[in-house]
Amino acid sequence: MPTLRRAVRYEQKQQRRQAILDVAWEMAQHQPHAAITMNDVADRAGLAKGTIYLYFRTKEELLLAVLEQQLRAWFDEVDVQLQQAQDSHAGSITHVAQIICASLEARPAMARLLAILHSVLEQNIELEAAVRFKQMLLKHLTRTGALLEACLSFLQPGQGAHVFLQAQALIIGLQHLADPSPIVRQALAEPGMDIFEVDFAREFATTFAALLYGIEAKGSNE
Amino acid sequence: MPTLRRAVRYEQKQQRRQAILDVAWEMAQHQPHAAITMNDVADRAGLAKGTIYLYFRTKEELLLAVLEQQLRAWFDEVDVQLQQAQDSHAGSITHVAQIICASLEARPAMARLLAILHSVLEQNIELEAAVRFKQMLLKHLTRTGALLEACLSFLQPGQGAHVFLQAQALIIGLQHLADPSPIVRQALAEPGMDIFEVDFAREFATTFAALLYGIEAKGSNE
Amino acid sequence: MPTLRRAVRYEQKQQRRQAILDVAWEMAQHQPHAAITMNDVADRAGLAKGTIYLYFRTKEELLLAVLEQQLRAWFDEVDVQLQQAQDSHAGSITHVAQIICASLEARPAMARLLAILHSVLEQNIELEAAVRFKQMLLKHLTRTGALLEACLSFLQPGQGAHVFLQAQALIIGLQHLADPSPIVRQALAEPGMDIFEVDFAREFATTFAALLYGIEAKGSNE
Amino acid sequence: MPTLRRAVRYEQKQQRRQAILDVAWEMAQHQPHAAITMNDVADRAGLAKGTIYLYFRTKEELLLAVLEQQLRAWFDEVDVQLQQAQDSHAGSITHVAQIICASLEARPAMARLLAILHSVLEQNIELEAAVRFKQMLLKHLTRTGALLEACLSFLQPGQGAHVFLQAQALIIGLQHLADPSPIVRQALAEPGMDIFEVDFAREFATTFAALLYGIEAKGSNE
DNA sequence: AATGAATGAGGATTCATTCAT
DNA sequence: TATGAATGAATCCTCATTCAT
Repeated sequence: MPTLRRAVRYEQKQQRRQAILDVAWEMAQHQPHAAITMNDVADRAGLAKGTIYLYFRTKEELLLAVLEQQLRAWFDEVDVQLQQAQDSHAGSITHVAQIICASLEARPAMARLLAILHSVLEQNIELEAAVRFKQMLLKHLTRTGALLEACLSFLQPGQGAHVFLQAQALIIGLQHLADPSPIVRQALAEPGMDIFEVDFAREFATTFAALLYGIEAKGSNE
Repeated sequence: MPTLRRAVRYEQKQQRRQAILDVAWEMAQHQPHAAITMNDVADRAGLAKGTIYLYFRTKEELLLAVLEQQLRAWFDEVDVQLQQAQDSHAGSITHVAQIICASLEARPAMARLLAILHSVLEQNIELEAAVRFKQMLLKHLTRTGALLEACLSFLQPGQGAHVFLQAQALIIGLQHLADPSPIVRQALAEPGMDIFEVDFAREFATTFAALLYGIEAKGSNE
Repeated sequence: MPTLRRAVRYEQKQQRRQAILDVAWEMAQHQPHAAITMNDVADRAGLAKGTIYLYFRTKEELLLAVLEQQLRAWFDEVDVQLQQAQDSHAGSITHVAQIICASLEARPAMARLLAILHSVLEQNIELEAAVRFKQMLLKHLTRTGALLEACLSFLQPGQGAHVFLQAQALIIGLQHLADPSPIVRQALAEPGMDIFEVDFAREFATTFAALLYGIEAKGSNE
Repeated sequence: MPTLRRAVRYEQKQQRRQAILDVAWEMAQHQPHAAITMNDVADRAGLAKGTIYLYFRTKEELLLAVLEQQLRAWFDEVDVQLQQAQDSHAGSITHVAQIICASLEARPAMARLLAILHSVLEQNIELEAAVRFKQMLLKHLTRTGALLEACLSFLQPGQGAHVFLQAQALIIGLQHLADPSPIVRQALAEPGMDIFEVDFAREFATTFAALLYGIEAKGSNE
């Protein structure tokens, strides 16, 4: 329930906005996005349906904002870890892969949102929201990419961001493979199907490390 | 349009089934799956709505069957190419990556279907259809994986299929990145956003090749 | 047609709800329930389809509410009549049967709804609606049953409600017999079939009276 | 599975028709009529869907024929019992009511079919089937009615059939009351709702007996 | 700013029945 | 007579979004 009756000042409005985001994030962690209704979000936030729309233009913008917040936190954490890795001269490929992998493993719901970013969250939004999100992504991609370059000396200037984008593709693809529908999960219980049972974190670590080794070996990624 | 009035014999039924698949595939090439309605499929196939359901239990099973057919053709083509590459001792990493990349580039709609395989096509289907699809995938993964191993001598026995699964994840992820919504495309037109403009085929070739180099360099993928 | 644009206050909402009920009742009087579509109800009420569902969860709940309203009015009328009969010491069995019969005769559509109460109206409803309806019925059964006992001195305490339930069974059964399908009506035109031509009101009066005489004669109904 | 490939002779056709009826009756005993599909009937009879339609014009005619057969058997049994009752001078009202009640209790599925006779089974049939059914009913009503008159001396000539029709109405109505939907059953679990928990057989015996006592007491039923 | 009543598009699916073979 | 492929009508309900209050 909101503490304030009317959010008049900017700060109050931000608080309310955050309260809505918190509720949506809470829900996103426990159910697929299709099961999340704006009605539920409003109810759980102690607000009226229409009020949600004062803060987010569409359901997709709301969930995109949720993902944005999670991504920010994720990037920040990765940044700290990469910084530490660099300081301690522990910037090996495996270590870097482990850092990213571990941070992802701690955020399964974020990976799930990321997996529907293009097919759902970016579908029913305004230009403004799209630009904002992409600029956020760009900023972090650049910053974290730079840190990556600092950790992995074989990366050329500017290549870090690109590698991170490749990582993003990997996350999305592996998340899809690792999260089958109930009926498919059942099908995969048949003998011989083991290959399809993908452990997201493990697979990501392996594959991303291999990718980095490849870049290192070949000297270029273009 | 169906050539036969009543599909009585098995062969005729297969023809009709194929006719429906053709229509659906045609539509899948020109519009997003959400825009495809069973009504339209029936109309374009010159059949009644109920008739479609005689051959496919749900819309998802129909589209899954479409994808299955495309994947079969794709795997077969890749197999032929890999075979040739192997025969001609041209089995370098770059060459292999090029083969797969080129075959994908010729099938944009297939890649688009693959990108929604887990989130859509595998959602409203019967166990039987799921098993059938996964077994098809398994068969081709195994066969093409073996050919891959023959081409790339650094791959260990059984690793080929796994590499192909990694390729699948890459395809899905990159397809998502490369196929933004109209509004996002507009956002990406802003200066500085170039990094997000992903050319699917080019990016796949680069990344997949890097992945293979990494596997080669590191000796293992586990 | 609704007189109010937006039903904000409780009273306004009740008015709107009533407007919908009125439309549904109007339709129920002129066509079988299967011919009533929610689309039609909405159109005739000058509302959008979704608005109907704001007031009634399913088509069955809507029609159940219609029946509920009719039953209330019916019970109320019967109560008044029984009261009068009792006051005027005219509480003979025939008189009581006549009262109920006449009130039913004035409500053919209600009897028709009552005849599908169990097979249709109570099938696709929520527990809440079921409880509400049954409690309404219980209340009236008790009240009217008590009046019946006052009119017919041979009834034991508490027997009135039970007798009314027997009357309900009779109404349902006779309504079925008296309302044949067109084709059956045609069949009954053949000579010798006269026995099947049931005049609902007349038959109810006769049979219900007989039932009461039997209870009077035997002293008990258990 | 049918023993004969092609039913050519009249006798063979009757056998096949009976086989279908048996299957339908079997199904009617275990599931509500809406759950019975012609597909299932055909499958279980080892016949093709179309073949069913060679013997019964519609689903309703099939189920009507099932009911007809059951009614025949029921009337026959009741006839035997009434005959015995008459012979043994045991033709009291209670005894007669018990006979009919017991025979009904042994046929719950028949009572269920009877309850939907007018609302369903007689709705989508041809004139011929309607006439045939009603004539069957008339014949038995007359015969059993006569036996009833023999048992219950207070009945006037011709009144027996009419009493049986009243019994039919009672059966239909009480069957509806006694067979609530799952959700209503749940609602009736609440305290105070006991009055609605109708035991079909018991209630029928009581009410029918009361009806007969009333007729006896009043001397007439018209 | 907040409310919540009103909107209405939107489409898959079943199954009794027919009829070509 | 038997088959089973083909038909197609028929409609409920959800839920994101809007906008009057």
